[in-house]
Amino acid sequence: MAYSIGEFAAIVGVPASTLRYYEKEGLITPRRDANQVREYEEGDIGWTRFILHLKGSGMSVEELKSYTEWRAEGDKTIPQRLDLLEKRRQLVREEMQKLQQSLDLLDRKIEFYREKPNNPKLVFAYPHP
Amino acid sequence: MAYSIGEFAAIVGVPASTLRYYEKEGLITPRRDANQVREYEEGDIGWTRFILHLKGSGMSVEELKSYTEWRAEGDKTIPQRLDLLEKRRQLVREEMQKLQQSLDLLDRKIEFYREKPNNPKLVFAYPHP
DNA sequence: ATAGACCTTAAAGTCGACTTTAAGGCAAGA
DNA sequence: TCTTGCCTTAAAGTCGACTTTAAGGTCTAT
Repeated sequence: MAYSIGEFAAIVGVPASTLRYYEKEGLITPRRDANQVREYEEGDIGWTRFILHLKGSGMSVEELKSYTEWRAEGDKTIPQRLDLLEKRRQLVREEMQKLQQSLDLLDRKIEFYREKPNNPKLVFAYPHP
Repeated sequence: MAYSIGEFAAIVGVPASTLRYYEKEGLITPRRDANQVREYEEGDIGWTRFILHLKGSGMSVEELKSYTEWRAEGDKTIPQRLDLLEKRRQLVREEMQKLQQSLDLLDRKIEFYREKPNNPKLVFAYPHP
């Protein structure tokens, strides 16, 4: 049971053009039939969702390329992959902290604007360092 | 006490070229001296840090442009500004949730790779929907 | 007065991640 | 057979957010 690029695109939720682009970058390599037409398999779904998820965490196509190459080389590259994942985890943690600070600022500013109509002379105190 | 673009760039932590770009986009408009040289003031620091912070929350230059224009129009545009800030807050919340999920995935995958050397036949169970 | 460090502008270039275009191939249904 | 709808490729185009370049002006110190 194989999927055409259009079907597969609908399953994983990205345009076919993106799948072709990712393939050019080496991230997903489906088999081809006798007419060079791509045939995606059931098993490609999990891997594709995984790399889309990593992308969503901020990982670049370059990094995903490395990860994909290491994966193809087998278990001896687990340390490299762990390293990449741990670095990403750290970056995600930092990004979340930054967003938390943004959220705090937004909350304060929103509160400020809600007060201001009752108190027009209010001035927003941007926290100086 | 006015700052040159180079001094101001050092204070707020962005290249002078970026300050020129933001000015072209209408975000920060310092006065000019008799020779057209920019003079940033103490008071520009807070505003600049504020827009940099909003940028860091994912706000585009286009949106910051709107915000800046509204601000120049005075208190009657507070509703528009509130609206923009509230929308951004929602987007930040969603982004944080997405990152939390990424963090969970990374944690599971890292755990998996740490186990695998002890148990080479392990297969990562990517959570299917 | 000349070198060096700053500043000015407009315009072109860069980067990553796609997306679109152009030109064509193949297969199934009316 | 011919139209429809999917597929193929390589190459060019787009987008946002800067960054770099080119050509020149001005101030200060030696």
